[in-house]
Amino acid sequence: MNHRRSSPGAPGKTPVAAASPWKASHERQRDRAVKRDAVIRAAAREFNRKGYHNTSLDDIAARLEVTKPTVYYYVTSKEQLLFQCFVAGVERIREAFRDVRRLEVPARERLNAVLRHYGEAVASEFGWCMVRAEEQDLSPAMSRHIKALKSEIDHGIRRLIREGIQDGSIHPCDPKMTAFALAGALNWIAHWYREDQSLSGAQIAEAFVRVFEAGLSPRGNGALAQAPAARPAPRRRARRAPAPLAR
Amino acid sequence: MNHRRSSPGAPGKTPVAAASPWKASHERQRDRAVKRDAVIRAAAREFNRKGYHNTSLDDIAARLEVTKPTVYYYVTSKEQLLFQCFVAGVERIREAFRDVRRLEVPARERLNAVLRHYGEAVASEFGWCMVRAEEQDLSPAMSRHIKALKSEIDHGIRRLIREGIQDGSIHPCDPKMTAFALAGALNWIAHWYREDQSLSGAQIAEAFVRVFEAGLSPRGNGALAQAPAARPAPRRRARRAPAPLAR
DNA sequence: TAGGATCTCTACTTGTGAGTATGATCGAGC
DNA sequence: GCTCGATCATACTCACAAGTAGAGATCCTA
Repeated sequence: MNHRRSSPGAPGKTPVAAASPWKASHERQRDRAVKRDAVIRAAAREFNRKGYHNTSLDDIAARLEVTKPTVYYYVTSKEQLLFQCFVAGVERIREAFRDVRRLEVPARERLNAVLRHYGEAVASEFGWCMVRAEEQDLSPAMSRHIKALKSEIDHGIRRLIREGIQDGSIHPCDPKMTAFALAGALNWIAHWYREDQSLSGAQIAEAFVRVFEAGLSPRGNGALAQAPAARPAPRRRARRAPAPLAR
Repeated sequence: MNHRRSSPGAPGKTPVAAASPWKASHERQRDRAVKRDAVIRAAAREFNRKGYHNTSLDDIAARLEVTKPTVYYYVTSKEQLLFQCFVAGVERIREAFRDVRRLEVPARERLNAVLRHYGEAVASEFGWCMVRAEEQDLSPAMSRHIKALKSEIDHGIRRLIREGIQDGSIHPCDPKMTAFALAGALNWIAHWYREDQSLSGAQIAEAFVRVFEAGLSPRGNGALAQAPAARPAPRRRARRAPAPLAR
């Protein structure tokens, strides 16, 4: 069992003419915040390892070497735990947007800067929660909150893309689809990063930015992408492939 | 209780030279397969709507207007249901690889063809299961199986990228990271497609392929991407942004 | 029409995990 | 020493959902 250190026998007394009971109170509050954060962090790690539904609060408590009621002393529900993890992850990305607003460079470079931070956030310990938190697992209120945050980020990316098209730093494209593609690629990091940590989050983000920038088509040597005749003849296959499941 | 499907040797009791006990038997089996597929399809739809863990077999049964034991008559477990949904989705993508092998066009175009089918598969009713089936929810055996299938697809994409680099149809890049970026963007469709069906799967896939091909950098007019001086000065920020959770 | 195979139901068992009631323990202040 | 608030544990409740037992219904072949 785990115990409060310090012997009962008591060292001593109350040193110091209690200059401030507030001091102690602040100390306490700080301790509490630290512990609460530890709970949230432990939850994030367990969710990351086993998924939300396969993680019980007993698991989280065990990981912290305390018991379930102790966990409940710091958070009100499992749901809230997931929510907090989500917010912790997403906050980094919002911050990236705030930072970038001050840069006076073409929009594409601001976008790249955001994407780098985005990638790092997704590869962080809260990445899984941020990316995979399912709205269905949360109360309507929390779900709305999460959706709003996600939407804010999505529209932030779209805005940067539009600005880039305007200032000429980004190739003309559909901002909505492009934003989905970028965010999707980055979000997906959370799925495989756990198993393959050969690169840091920053390195992955950097590699992705390079891919996004350059595209697949070779440059320069005249082979200008879309030679229409070369297209693989879309192969109309009635929209639905003959699935293994009979219709 | 797994049922004697077709009992291979099990002759015995039904010698019956009669002209067509087989006929009926085949009819039956076909009916059974149809019903089983309906179960799997209904499961996919419910998983898609509410997530795996928030869907009970009673829900699925209700959706089919039968009862839970009836569902269990066609599948052995909930886990198997998820697995089957996954396989149904992924099979389409494998098929796309097989098809494409026959095309005699540059690798980039074969890759694009695969990506289009990939996108359509992810936007299909099995997309969610294919993409979000978590290994932790499945038995080790099934989990291994799924991993193998995913890996097969991943390496198929990487191979096409390598071939494209060799035949000059794809800009030199890191095949692994590029494959992750492409697959991630497409996989992510499953997350938002449910809510925003303004485009068909094929249209989305097409739009994504365009994004991947062209990249973000403007083309042609001299602004050749990576003017090194233009880079946003990586902003070393100690690798980890000050998170809302105290460390 | 009997008899067996197929299919579906009602009614259960069982395990698990979220959340809680209650009280013990500790440090600090009077 | 006593109290009070903060912290944590033991031991529960309770709901839900996976999976099962076993009987009834239905169809096919003889």
